[in-house]
Amino acid sequence: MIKHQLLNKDSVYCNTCVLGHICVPQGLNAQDAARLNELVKERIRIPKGTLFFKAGDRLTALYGIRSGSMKLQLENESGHMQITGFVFAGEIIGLDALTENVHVSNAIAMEDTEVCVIRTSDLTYLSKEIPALAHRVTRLMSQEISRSHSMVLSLGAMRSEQRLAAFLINLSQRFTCLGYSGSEYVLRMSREEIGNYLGLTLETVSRLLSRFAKEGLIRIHQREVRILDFNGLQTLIQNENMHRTDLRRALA
Amino acid sequence: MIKHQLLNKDSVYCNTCVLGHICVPQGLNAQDAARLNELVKERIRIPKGTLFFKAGDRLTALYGIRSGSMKLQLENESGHMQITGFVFAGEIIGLDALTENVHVSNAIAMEDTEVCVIRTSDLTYLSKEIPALAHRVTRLMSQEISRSHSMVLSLGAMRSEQRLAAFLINLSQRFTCLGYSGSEYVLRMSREEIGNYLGLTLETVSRLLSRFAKEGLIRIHQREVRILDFNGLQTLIQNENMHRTDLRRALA
DNA sequence: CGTCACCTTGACAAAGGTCAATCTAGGTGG
DNA sequence: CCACCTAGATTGACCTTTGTCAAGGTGACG
Repeated sequence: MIKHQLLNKDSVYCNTCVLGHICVPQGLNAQDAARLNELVKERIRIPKGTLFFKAGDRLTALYGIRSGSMKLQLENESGHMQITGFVFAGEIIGLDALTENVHVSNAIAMEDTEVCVIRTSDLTYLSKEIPALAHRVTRLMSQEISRSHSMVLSLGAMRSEQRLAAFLINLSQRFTCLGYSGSEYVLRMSREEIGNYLGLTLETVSRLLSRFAKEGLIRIHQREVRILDFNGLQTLIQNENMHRTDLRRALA
Repeated sequence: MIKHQLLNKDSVYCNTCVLGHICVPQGLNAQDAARLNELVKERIRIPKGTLFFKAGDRLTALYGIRSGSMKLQLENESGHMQITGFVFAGEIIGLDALTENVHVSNAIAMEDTEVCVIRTSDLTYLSKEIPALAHRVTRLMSQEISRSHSMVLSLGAMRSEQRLAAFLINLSQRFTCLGYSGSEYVLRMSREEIGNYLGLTLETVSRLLSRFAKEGLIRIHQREVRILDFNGLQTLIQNENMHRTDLRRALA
């Protein structure tokens, strides 16, 4: 099921990879980027639905998504699974555990997925040789903190419709970055997964999507989304009567 | 108001600091820890209520809380302030911005607070000399990611009473680490701040605290908390009928 | 002793969760 | 190729949790 494959001389390497502008090479000069070819010696194919690693597993590598998508989920003491993120091509997973060397979350493929293996031993070694790489890794961790913070902001401060609108726009931006259409895309995850991620039930997600469609903000058919009114969604996130104590204070 | 003070030979340095087991020196051997004395050359006193740094400020240093406490808050596009964390003695702030060199959140003193200044330039230099220090910093970032993830878990998966119970227990654990009582402590923050942090209103927080008191789980008088039934709180977090779709699935 | 910031409590409203009954599309076996 | 099956999505009716608004209460401090 999970297939490992070593790279050979005909393979695509980091310095020629189309994802270079997003993935590890981002921000490195051509010379440094060329040396990254030593970093990835192997790729892994993960079929849809496979648990790729789970919390508690020893971390031996970071993984760059080459194609496909995965979800990351955390389990709490009482057994609830909370999806903490969806990752697409060009994004790196495993950073959260980089220092303890133990994964903190589960990673599950949402579709057939291929990842590039970046062994931590190679990473440590190369980071010493290429300061820019060490810096890049710290930046990736920093980004992960920001991403996580904005998730807290979203869950703590936004109402359901705002969270979902923000989610759709976020996907749009990420797909655009990857060179796909930002206004028309296919959701890789179920309503239940979206709901779990956003702290909502699948019914609420479904109702909101229907409502957005009725209001002309989007068109939706199953998992195919077309964003009709970008500004409308944006306005929804920002203006729509603020949540909780804000209004009172804003008027004071 | 904000007072800087340089350390002199009589000052407490990192290797003799009572917070060594929590703060930067944690996990370093005695020899390396001794070298940390070069790291902190200055402390800053911040009066209660002062905005110490704000999002967008250039980051020139990390700060270790020596005494007092601060809150970290993020502002979103529509102006909502979301508290993303409370920090106490021994904890480090500024990590989220380490690579972009720009703070992403505001830091405000909740009481008179003293922080140790760790200039990033010194940190970079010393990290090269002491690999264990570089590792320690990465680990601190890793911890920040985990902390943030558990916040997402809490906001996304727990109901209000569970969040508040978890909050009280978390504070208890942190105070215990600091050598204070874990069963009796003073909240440094208002009901509104707690509510904001947990994604609730101040009224809900107040009501829940009253309810916990009525149920004999805690005693509360203003900001003085005494935890009477640790297990009761723990049980509340774990068992109390799970949230959302979980039950259905658990039975299936 | 008055003021102010903060907290508590009640009555009510709204958001969102729960349960249940379809609906739909894609996949499978006859 | 069709009929059936199943997982996922939709929708409605209803109920719980939590937010909103408003009216006091409490304690610290000048």
